[in-house]
Amino acid sequence: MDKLERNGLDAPMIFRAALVDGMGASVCIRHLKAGETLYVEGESADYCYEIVSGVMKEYNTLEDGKRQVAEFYKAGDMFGFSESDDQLHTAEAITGCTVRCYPREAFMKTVAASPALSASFLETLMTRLHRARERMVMIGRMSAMQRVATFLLRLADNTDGEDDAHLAQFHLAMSRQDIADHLGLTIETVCRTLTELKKRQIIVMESARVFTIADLASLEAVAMGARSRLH
Amino acid sequence: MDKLERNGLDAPMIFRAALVDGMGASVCIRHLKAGETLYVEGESADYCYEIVSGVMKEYNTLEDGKRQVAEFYKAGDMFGFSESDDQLHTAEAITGCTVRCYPREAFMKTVAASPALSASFLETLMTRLHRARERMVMIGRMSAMQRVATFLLRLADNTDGEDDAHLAQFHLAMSRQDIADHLGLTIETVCRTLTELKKRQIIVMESARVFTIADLASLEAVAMGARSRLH
DNA sequence: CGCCGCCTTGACTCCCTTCAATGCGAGTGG
DNA sequence: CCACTCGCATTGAAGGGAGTCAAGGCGGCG
Repeated sequence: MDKLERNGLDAPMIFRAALVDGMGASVCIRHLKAGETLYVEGESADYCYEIVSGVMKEYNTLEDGKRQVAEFYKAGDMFGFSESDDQLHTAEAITGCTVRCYPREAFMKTVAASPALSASFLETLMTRLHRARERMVMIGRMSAMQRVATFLLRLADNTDGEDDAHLAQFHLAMSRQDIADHLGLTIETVCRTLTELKKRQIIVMESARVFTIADLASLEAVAMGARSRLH
Repeated sequence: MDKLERNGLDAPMIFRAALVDGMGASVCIRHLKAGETLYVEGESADYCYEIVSGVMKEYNTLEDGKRQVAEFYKAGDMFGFSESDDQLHTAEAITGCTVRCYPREAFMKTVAASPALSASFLETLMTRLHRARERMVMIGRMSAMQRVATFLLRLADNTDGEDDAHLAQFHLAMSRQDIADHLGLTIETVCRTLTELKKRQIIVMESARVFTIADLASLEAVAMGARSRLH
């Protein structure tokens, strides 16, 4: 699966070249400040997007104000497709972001017209679907500790460039609230869980947003269910 | 969204015609008894499937035996696509089933070669993705009562043919365990929740698998969060 | 310095799980 | 026909894990 994520849209060199080729001047660039929304649930879905730099989150809000963060996106990720004519989620910049915007109609036509693009796009969607289902398992069937451990491991996998991922330092772009909303937990539970992992010396926290995985094996064991409780 | 589900693969007349056209004799039919598996997580993914009759479930199993049912499929639904060469889920017949099998390679080629098929297939995948995310919200952010109510409403929507859905009788193909594994709950909680809905006269249960929605408005209110607790 | 947003920690509550027993309908064989 | 069994569904009691409410702590910035 890791390999697959490096194909498709998530390693978008070839894909983007073909797209820009097919769509030319209609592609434009937008800059967003942290906290700014790119689109809001319900509004007309006129563009598909690709992140050039920065980190964004895509989420839904319930009537009672609870949020569920569907996915975090980083440089190279494409998103904003919808089978509906309206956006079904809200996309918001976590850090300052630069985003490439593809007019949706043209984007879809360009993709449909090219078998190679189609195949690539299909693969991306299937990967997203698979990830969404993994998250369903995580939220539906794992303890808070397992969820947080899995989240950290996933983060380590996705942080490219480091050779020894388990010794690398990570910087969390997202807040505790974002993590909580992503994992189906409360902010307090996320905090307590991180504190417990710190106590067990499985992670080291240089600051609230910077940490290191000190004991990868233990973190994996916790993610699988070993000693996965807070007290 | 209802309308969209009636296009794409979920109303597969045109789609299937084009597919069979392109793939001809390589399509075959399988019959499954209740409880039989069509494919198992990890095995080679050689086919995509379309249900002719019956109900199936697609699920994942965790190390500790917990299951998460990703989706239920009924006549007309297509499934079994995977971006990997292996199956990522297990598919099992709930009732006796008849299934049409499309060789995966040929299926993907046929789809990629036709812009119309591509567009239709993309739409299906996006719909699935959207549903998966809705379920994430449900599992991550709703009470047991809300989840069950939402599940029943969704079931009512999908039961086609009835004019007055809120007065129609439903037959549940799946067991309480299946429902629990779908909603991220235990079988006991599902039972208690149904009992409570029965007590409140929101639903009527003719038998364990047959019931009627007696008070659609209240069920919707419960799904939205009103009086969504067991005691 | 003091405000403000984010993070952390504590105490208590409660919804859901866990464990355990019972009910119930269908199929089977004596 | 009835006794028996087996899987599924239901109900009860008890406990725990995460939520809720509330009070600081910490760092950045005007």
